[in-house]
Amino acid sequence: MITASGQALIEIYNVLFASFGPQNWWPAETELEMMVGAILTQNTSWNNVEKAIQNLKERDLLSIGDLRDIPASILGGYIRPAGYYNLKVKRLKNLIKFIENEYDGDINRLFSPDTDTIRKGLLSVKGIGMETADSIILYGAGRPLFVVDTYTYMILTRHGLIEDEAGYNDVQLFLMDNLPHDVELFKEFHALIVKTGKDFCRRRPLCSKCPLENLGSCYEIT
DNA sequence: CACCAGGCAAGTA
DNA sequence: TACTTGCATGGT
Repeated sequence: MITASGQALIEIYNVLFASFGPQNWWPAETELEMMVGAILTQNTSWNNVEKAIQNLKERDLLSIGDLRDIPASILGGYIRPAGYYNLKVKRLKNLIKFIENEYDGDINRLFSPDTDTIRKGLLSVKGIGMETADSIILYGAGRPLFVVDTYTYMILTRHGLIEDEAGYNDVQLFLMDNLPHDVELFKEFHALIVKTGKDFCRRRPLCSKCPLENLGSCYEIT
């Protein structure tokens, strides 16, 4: 049973996919690299995160043991291009500590329980909020959970699909209730939303060039 | 030059 | 509960 909202969402997805094609998210070679990137990209452009990841890769530090043992000050130097580096060193260490303490440092074990259990665990880590946790669950663990971000909220409100007052969980529930729980769909949709938001929602003159403009459901920005 | 990026936690009232 | 503020580098 496809709802009217579901049809509207699929329409948006089809337009975005036709316009921009597959975004190939998440760009990471391992699950650990994916999780590290998820923390580093918090309120930070991916371009800056790439530099930080590259620094870690060059030194072969992308393992649980190495990230556990490396002194915070040294790690801070390597991830510095990603910004907030003092904060993010702690967040990375918190995540590593969590995986070691709760899952014996085994990411496969971290990703084994049901989705809700994984989410609760990740959210218990200081520095991992809902978007970061859900990103790890979708792109890392490969579970069908829609990742919500500011652009998701922006696009869905502007097309009249959700209320302005909707919070993270409201938006996520709306998407989960109206779309098939398909991992590849969720991965691609979120990535396309972020690309669209970055390119067209930031400034008003660009909005008229947004491919979603042709749907006719987009509100005018005053 | 100003503005903002693939957020989050802690503080205030 | 509902706002506000600190965190920081690098691209446009």
